[in-house]
Amino acid sequence: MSAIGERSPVQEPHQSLAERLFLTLRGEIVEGRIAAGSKISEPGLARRFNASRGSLREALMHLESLGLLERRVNVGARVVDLGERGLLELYEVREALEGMACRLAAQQRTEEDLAELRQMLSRHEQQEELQAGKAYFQPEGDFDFHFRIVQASKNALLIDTLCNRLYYRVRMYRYQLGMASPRARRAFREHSHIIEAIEAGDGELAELLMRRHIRASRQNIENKLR
Amino acid sequence: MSAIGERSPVQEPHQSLAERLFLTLRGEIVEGRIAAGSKISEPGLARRFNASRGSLREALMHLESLGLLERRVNVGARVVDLGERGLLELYEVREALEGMACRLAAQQRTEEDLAELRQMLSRHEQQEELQAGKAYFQPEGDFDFHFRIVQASKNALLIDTLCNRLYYRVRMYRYQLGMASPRARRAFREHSHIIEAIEAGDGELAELLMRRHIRASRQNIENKLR
DNA sequence: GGCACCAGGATTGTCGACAATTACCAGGAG
DNA sequence: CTCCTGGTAATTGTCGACAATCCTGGTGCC
Repeated sequence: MSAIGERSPVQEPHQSLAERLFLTLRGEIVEGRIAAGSKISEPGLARRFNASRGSLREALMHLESLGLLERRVNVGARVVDLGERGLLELYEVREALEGMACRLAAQQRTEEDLAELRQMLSRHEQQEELQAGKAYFQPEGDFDFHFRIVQASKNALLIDTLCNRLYYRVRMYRYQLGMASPRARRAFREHSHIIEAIEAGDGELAELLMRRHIRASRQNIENKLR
Repeated sequence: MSAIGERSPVQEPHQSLAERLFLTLRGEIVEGRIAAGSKISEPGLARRFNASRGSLREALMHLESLGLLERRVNVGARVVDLGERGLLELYEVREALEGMACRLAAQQRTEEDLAELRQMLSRHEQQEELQAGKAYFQPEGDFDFHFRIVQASKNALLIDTLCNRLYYRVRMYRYQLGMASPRARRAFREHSHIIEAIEAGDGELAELLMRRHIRASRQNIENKLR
């Protein structure tokens, strides 16, 4: 249950080939180097990585369990292509889960978590003033925020579901749609208020604010798609 | 993304061996025939089912993605054994997701869904009066209710997450702890009120009631564990 | 007695090959 | 021209074997 945002930047030495294939392919799919909706050729990819089809299939199954691939028996695997509907569904689930994460983070907060959250926020503030609010919604800023909040919930299942199962799809969509949100300054204020509520230990308010925050983000995307 | 509660009782004819192994093993793990925490022997199980280790490994990976198995590289797979902490985490996530499912079900309800829900409820009422309230919380009654609600949300990601990824773990715990809740009659009333809120199209109330319902169920388990 | 070390055995990771199924394309009938 | 049909090629599902790694039990040393 290894979350994506762990501290150690070193790679585990005991890593299976299938796992390395999985990580590589996940990156290529998320960043769009392998197009959404395109068919996956097992023999082709196996040749490309000088790996056996068995190891590659293991990686593909892992990708399927993340919801990045769709496999059908005797037919093969395709990169998922959910469309507008799937994106909105994703945000509805995020609203529920990250709302709960905020509530739990407020209840279970430690001084250590709070210090990290405050530090992150001030780092974002500098970055935001530098870049005049257009880059805030890129992975460094926004994902960092949501990751940290979710980690602070201390609920392993919640962390796994959001960070491993859902966020890669979100990132895939952002690459696909070329997100550069105009909500940067407002989003930063919302983040700030959420952290204040967590500091105050007000789980109910923290949940409410996070849900509103994600709903606003969803509506922003909804408008953009018309 | 095939949910568990689909209509057709017939088995798909084009089903891979790995998938059959997966279904069989899932059943045995959920029902406790393969003990929680026990180690999985790939060669042993492969011999038992007259299958190759490759096909079996595919089934094991699928089980891992459901959170029923934990695999470590070069070591092997063990049946998950989360303990009290994991069970409570499970209920926190359910509270968030099923609450959202209720909200969506109330917003997107169709006359067809409502008819099915009402019919299910009256069926449960008869059954409840027959069995004097001790069997209601068994899979037939309770799971049926939660399944139907989630289906009615029409959110495929939500349906998949709850029905495929979380419910099997819940069922596993129930078998493990031998659940026969004393909350039967009260739970039935709560179910009834939730459906009323959905009928009325009041998503906010439906969500609130469902969250309360699951929290009560969680506290009931919490008490039982002390 | 306790701890480090070292085979032996078993298990896992990886590979290439075969069988079964599907997709593709050409040809003919309506 | 469209639709159906048949055959071929490619892809997927399944299998057994080999190499790398880990667990177990026993031995020797402190």
